[in-house]
Amino acid sequence: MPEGPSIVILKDLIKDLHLGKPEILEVEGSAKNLDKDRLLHEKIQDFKSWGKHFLICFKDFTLRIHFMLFGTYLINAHKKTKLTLGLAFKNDELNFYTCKVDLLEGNVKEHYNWENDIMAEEWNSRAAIKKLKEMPEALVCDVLLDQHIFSGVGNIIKNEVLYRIKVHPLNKIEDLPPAKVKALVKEARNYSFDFLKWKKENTLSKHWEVYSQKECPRKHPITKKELGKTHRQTYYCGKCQKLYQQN
DNA sequence: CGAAATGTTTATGA
DNA sequence: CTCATAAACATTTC
Repeated sequence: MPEGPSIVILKDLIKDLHLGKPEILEVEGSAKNLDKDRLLHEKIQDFKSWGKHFLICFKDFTLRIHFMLFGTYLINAHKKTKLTLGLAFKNDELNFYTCKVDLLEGNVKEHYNWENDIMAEEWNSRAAIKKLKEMPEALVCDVLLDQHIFSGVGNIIKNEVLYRIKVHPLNKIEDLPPAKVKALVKEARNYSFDFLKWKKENTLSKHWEVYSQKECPRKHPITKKELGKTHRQTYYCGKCQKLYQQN
């Protein structure tokens, strides 16, 4: 659920309900610091996503929902797990579980820059390249998870992008040929849209080339290791993915 | 049943 | 004070 494309799917599902600007008739849930009175009878102006954040926008504030690792939601359905936030409208309800809810004051545009959102129309690849050049020592397996550069990219996207561009996860940005830096940025967005398409078709895991795999498409063995300062599981092919400088 | 997993924040210590 | 590391949180799947 938690990577950027999955949040876009949630947003699209809600748009498909054609709610318009629904009034909140009921608020439930255990989210801490949740001011239920503030939400009651307010009208939702818009549903947005930014990276892994799902945003419910009101006139003067925005609810931010972050699903972390285990978060889920149900639309017009519910389950036994403790409800974190439930919103009921005239004919529909949205239920969010195991997520973090925050209230952002003021206009949502003051809080987010959509140039960094890997799924947004406003995505700015040149800005991403510029930020990468400012961190020459950083490892490629870490920068892909940096939400200030690639908001929405998670561990699956990280691993698949690096295999697609045949770059070893332990390369430093400064050691990559400029064409590979460009390819990194381009594929981060490309793969995210493939992720979106495959996730909608329910075929995402069938398309994994390295993530959670034993061998790569060329039948080489996959290495699985916790790498970088993020210490996330990294799956890569030592034969297909090049390490440009060793030290 | 134990382990691991699409993630981030907070606490702790050097 | 800042950085690196550890711990914390919560649920489903294999």
